[in-house]
Amino acid sequence: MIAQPVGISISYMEGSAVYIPVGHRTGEKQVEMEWIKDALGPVLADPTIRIIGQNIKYDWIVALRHGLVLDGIHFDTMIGSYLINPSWRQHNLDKLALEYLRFKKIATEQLLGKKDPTTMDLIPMENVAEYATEDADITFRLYTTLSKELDTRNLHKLFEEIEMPLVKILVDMQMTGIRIDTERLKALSEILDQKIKEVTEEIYIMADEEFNINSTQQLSEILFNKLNYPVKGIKKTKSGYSTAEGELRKLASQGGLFQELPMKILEYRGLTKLQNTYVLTLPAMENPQTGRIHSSFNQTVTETGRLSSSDPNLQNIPVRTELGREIRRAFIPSEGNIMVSADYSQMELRILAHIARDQAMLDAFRNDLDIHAATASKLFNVPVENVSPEQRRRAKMVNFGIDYGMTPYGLSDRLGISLAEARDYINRYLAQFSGVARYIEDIKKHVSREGWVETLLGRRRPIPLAKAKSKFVREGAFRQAINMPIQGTSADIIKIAMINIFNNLAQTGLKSKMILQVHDELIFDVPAGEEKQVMKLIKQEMENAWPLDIPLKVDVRSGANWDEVH
DNA sequence: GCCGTCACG
DNA sequence: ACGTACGTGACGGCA
Repeated sequence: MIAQPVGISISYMEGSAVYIPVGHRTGEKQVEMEWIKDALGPVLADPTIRIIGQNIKYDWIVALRHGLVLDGIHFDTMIGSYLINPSWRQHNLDKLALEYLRFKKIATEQLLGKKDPTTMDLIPMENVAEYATEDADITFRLYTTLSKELDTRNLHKLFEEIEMPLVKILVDMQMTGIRIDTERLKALSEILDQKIKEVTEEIYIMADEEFNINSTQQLSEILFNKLNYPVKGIKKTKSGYSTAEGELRKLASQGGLFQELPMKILEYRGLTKLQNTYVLTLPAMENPQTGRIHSSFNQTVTETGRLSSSDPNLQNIPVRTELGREIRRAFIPSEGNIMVSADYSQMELRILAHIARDQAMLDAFRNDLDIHAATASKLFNVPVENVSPEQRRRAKMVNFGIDYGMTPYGLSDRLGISLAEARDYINRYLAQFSGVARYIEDIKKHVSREGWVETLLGRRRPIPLAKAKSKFVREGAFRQAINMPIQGTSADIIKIAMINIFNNLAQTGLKSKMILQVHDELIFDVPAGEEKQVMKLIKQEMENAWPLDIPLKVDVRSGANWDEVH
């Protein structure tokens, strides 16, 4: 493996490890990068020499930056550990060594110092070498242990055929990055600044004083103590009454004098959220070398098997409001290219229909019906063509709610209906969709007995709290258990599609690049001449990634920015 | 470092 | 009496 930029450590089959210093600054003799590349390059590029590493994506990117090509990537201990224990918050080498090998590694802190840590290249070579070779040695030992464990748990197929092949794709996506229109964001930030100033002034006047609107404490004090907004029906947080959007809307719905201030607060929040989280931040994250944004796609974070994105998170770019979509318009393809987006239509509901073998739901999807309208039709006992927009909206809430293990309380809160009415909706739903009702009961029984659930492809999530004494805790665990096989299977399938698309693009020699994944959507940067062919290829691979009892449907669009194609 | 809030699927 | 729809990451406030 390639450790820090300062050096390279390699572990051999015999269990010994060597450390090769590169760019070390203590004046001790060191090896030139060019020599390393000549000596190691052929080894790393040889597909018959299997490479084992911890967090290979990181090392792979470092290697590629130095012009080193890697092939024969065989086993990532971080990913192995994640498949075995997806609920662990960390899968760093220290943790893995301790948990799987009962071995306490030399703490990085001890080497670099706790306060004002120095950098690796300034530590005496002897000490760095001991630390670095330990890394390589431990990684190799972990490989042996984890490999057996994956076998025992029947996770080897998922590991070898999905997670390991995916590493290369995430490396490619991260390194490619995405282009943004900085000018557009600059202009937007000035508009937002102006609006924020105006709204701030208006809020101060309505509150009859200046205060920090960002402070929920101060805001709550103003609303509920000074201005005597009614607290009845307002949720509490640990520190006081909640000022979350739903609660502010309840206040505003009282009408009259109570209406304006909460709505202004929400407007303020919307504006500052966009400004601080996206508009000001994204241009600052542009890489000066590439002129693009390089987010991290994390493979060992979520408990369901989804990817996550960070630094910056590109999986939560606004889309629901017009102003939010203004930000999306700043995500653009490379010069001369077009953007292509492909998203699975109703993916999780289709997977639920398949897993639950629910005849009514399967029929609806086989006939390519509007699933929310179809649900409304059954729920409210009206012909599909007579479903009102409000009925459809409610049915949509119920559909998603079912996916999440919804309770009557949650539904009544979200739909603003009585508890009794919410109970009635859920009962009617479960009577109409008996397969789903059976699935929910089966999952509860299963997780109560086994303490885990799994996806269609065998990805497992331990849910030990399903056996908890407290009913409250147990029911929380049940909701996770109901949702995981659905969300997780969706994650498995899109990962397969990503691998197949990547390989297909490579084989056909196309220059198009996959640049983002947003759970059920893939975004591509496409040379104009490849548009037609690539769109067809993407749709084909996504719809056929994994066969279900009903078709998976994918919508593909091309355009000049992310908003246009979404 | 935790909390409340809110952006996304 | 209480309060709960699943999964994330980032920001500002506050201790």
